[in-house]
Amino acid sequence: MKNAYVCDCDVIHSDAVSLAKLNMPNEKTLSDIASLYKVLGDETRIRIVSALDNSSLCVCDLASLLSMTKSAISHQLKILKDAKLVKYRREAKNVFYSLDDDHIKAIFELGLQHVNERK
Amino acid sequence: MKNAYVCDCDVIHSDAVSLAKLNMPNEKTLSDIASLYKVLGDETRIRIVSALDNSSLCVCDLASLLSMTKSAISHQLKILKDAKLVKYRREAKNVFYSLDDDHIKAIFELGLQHVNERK
DNA sequence: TTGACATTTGAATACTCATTCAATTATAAT
DNA sequence: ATTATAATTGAATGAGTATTCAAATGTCAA
Repeated sequence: MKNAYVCDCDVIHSDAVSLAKLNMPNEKTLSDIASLYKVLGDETRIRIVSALDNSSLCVCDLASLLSMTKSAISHQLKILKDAKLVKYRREAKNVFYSLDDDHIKAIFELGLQHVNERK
Repeated sequence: MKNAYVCDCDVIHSDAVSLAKLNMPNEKTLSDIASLYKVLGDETRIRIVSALDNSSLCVCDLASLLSMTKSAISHQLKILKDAKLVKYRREAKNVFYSLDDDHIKAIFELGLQHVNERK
């Protein structure tokens, strides 16, 4: 049995590497996770998600709340929508957005919890 | 009491907006959450986190496992380190990296669970 | 000290992407 | 039909960033 801390790099620490490789999800899955977090890794989009955490809001509500143009909000909502993180419902002239499911709520709140524990 | 679905945008749906504003975390917190997810929102860094989910690995292990240059890995490890998502320990010529705490494990695994449920 | 290997660092390049601006579509009222 | 408001869309711009390449640093063995 090899020492778990040995790694001379030309003879890579193959035990740990192959164990890691064995336990890692496939590339498609990892790519999907990265995409998910990429969508959440933008201040505007996180603010939108946070705003929708309690209420269902229309584009102009969000624009007013976040002090941004409707266009900018709409562009970001499209990204959130394509990632299936928000859903929408047209009500007369307005389009109301809300979080797609409780899963995204949980992810947002875990992130919140994480940063709050570091103060 | 105003209809919760009304929003004519020049007279913004103020009830829902102020409720949302009241419940939202402060800007600094939201910015921190976005930063956290921005770090995780990169395929290379997610692959690193995934590799470190089980084992503690050195730079050359990761370079071999992910088929990338040591330099590229090192650059990304610095970002993960600055975000306090990984910690390191020097062992002779090697530097071994591992996840900083169980919290980051939980965040990674929640993301994994989320994408797996969408197949 | 010198040489060998692991890692880090900085600058440069190429690429991605958020916002703005202008134009278009959707819906309802007159 | 026409007007007005809400929302979407596409192109352009500017800012941010992942990787590469070359050089430097850190550690140990001879």
